[in-house]
Amino acid sequence: MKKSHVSLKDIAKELNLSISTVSRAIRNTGEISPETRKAVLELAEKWNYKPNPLAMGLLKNKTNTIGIIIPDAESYYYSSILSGIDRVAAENNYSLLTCYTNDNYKNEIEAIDKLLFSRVEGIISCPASETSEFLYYNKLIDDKFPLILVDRRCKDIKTTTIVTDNYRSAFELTEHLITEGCRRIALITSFEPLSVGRQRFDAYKDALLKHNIPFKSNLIIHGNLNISTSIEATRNLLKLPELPDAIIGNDDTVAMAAMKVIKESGLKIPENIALAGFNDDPFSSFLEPALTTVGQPGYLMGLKAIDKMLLMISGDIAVNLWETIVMDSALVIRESTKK
Amino acid sequence: MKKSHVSLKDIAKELNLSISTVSRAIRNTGEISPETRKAVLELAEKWNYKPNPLAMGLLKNKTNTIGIIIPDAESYYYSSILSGIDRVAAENNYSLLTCYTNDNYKNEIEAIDKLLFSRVEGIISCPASETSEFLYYNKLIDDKFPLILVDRRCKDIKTTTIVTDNYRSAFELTEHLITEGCRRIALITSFEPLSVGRQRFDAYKDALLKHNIPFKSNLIIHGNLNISTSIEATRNLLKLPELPDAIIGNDDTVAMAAMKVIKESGLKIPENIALAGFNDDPFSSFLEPALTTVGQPGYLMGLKAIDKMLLMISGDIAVNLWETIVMDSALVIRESTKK
DNA sequence: TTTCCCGATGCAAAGGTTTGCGGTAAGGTT
DNA sequence: AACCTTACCGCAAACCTTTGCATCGGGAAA
Repeated sequence: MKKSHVSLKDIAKELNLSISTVSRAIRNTGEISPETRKAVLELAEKWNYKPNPLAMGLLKNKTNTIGIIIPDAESYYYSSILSGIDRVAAENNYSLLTCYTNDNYKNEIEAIDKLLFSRVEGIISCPASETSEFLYYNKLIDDKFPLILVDRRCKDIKTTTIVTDNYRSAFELTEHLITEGCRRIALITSFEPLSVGRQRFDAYKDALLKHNIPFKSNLIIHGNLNISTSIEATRNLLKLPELPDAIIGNDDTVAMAAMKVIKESGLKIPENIALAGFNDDPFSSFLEPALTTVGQPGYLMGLKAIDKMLLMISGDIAVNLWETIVMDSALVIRESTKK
Repeated sequence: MKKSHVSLKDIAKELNLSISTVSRAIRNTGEISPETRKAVLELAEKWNYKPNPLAMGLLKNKTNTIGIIIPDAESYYYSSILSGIDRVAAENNYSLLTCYTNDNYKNEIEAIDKLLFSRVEGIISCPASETSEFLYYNKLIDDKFPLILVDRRCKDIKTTTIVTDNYRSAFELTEHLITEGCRRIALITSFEPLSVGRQRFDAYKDALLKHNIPFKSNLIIHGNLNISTSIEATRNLLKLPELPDAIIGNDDTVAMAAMKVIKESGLKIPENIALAGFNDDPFSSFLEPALTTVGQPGYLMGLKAIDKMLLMISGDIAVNLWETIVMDSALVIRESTKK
């Protein structure tokens, strides 16, 4: 591999100058004769000089890199968050170091370690749903290391957090189902001890309570959710002596899987069982019946997160300002819940 | 922010040794008294010493980072490629610097520049469908800079390339439709001047030819494909004086959009119009009717790409070995084409 | 002519690491 | 007693950049 990068030294040698003079000419700092500056600038342009980011990183302890921790690459919601982050980062000449956790706590800890080790200037994390210990995050905060949380609110982690109001949207969704006449509403959700899953679960219960509908624990299924476990979960629900008349999936993929099982069993959606999900994945309006879902503005959340991160890094806002930014989610009512 | 990283200097100072001795003790190189080594190792362990990657990068011109160029974050196919790459990279202690091009040539060039500037050790690229000039890639190859292409084959770029046989799968798909009795097969495809789109188009024509079916150019729609343009494209097809009896979408999202339009117009799938896509997105088996599609092993392609890249970097295979690896795609026949 | 100033430039350290080479003791050899 | 090994260890350069300080010339003031 050829030596492909030009250094200050190369320019200095060519022009018979010292490295420092060249540096000053390029950065336009200090006193330099106009002719020298001109000569340096021209050669730098011609040779396409750019400062070596590794050297700059060493010197300034600044890498122009932000670490991202995210459960997976394939789900639409997280991908759209990542898209938003990436756009602004690229515009501001920041690179992203992305770690995927597969929603696994151990991987998440390793990711934090790896990112710190790589000298990222800040971390934007969507914590795994498994994660219930926040020692590592709190250590970051103690060190005044820029940290922003997205999607999950953890009140034990006192930093800027971008979320949607999962309680409210789940409450609205549940109430919508109740209004449509549903009384035995099942919930297929994750194992989350905190935040998203918990809030949705609480909202679900509170909505039932408000409408004097008894809570039945056998309508709740907690699980490690993917297509096949969702199919299994739905089958189990359909084996219940009294069938549910609605099912809420933790996301649209869960609901999509449930839809298939329900249809295969000969039941009608929404007449026999109403169905809803979360995230408003692009496919959800194309299912039959079109899926009611809660749209979450992933892309905007990403934008907001990277915005705040850049402000923290530049010092324009306090590092790890304790603030929760709640973005609007929207209940998108489609055929799957219109009884 | 506290000083959070331990350096050799810190350890040297604590133990009253020189930096070089500490380095040798840790790297287990050179002659060192057992006691000294033990002391150093213990302190390094206790203080959790890890070499500073920036310093190592400067010194060795090796960053343990690989650059990825990929059209977008949200499509399933590319995400799964990325997933595969990421897994192996993480296992081998490599980081990924990912650039999204939005399928735009200019962004792609900028991405290459940015990645080189960041001193990545190699680049794995899924070229934008727009890209038809390969000057930049060829410059990399001239410089013996490790480059691997995924998804698109460009015979002008002589390096390791991981693809599926788009010609064959498109031929099989077209032939399958013909076997099912289709004679007016429409194709909604991208603007690709080369590779994927071109191969599929050629295969489509050849399959028609083989079965003595006339090629009609008004059944071909080229476009910048997303959901709304696909809807538009399908509407235009349905306005044709003679309706198509099958539609092939460039990917499952296109097909999904087409499905909606067809159904809304009161036509039956597959009876009136058969429908097929590419990629086997998870949702495609959940559509109604379930979508026939060509499954592409994105994850495996990612694995293969990163495998080859690591081999190139380690010197175990020649850098930019000119080799095309064709992975198996699979025609998945579902209801949408069973006449 | 000497002194001083100032504009222009170079030196060197710092950031962290590796590594060839030189140095320094202790111990052995003649 | 003088010399040579040998086993350890430190120095310094290199990678690239920034920046406080030193240097060096020339011109102006005394």
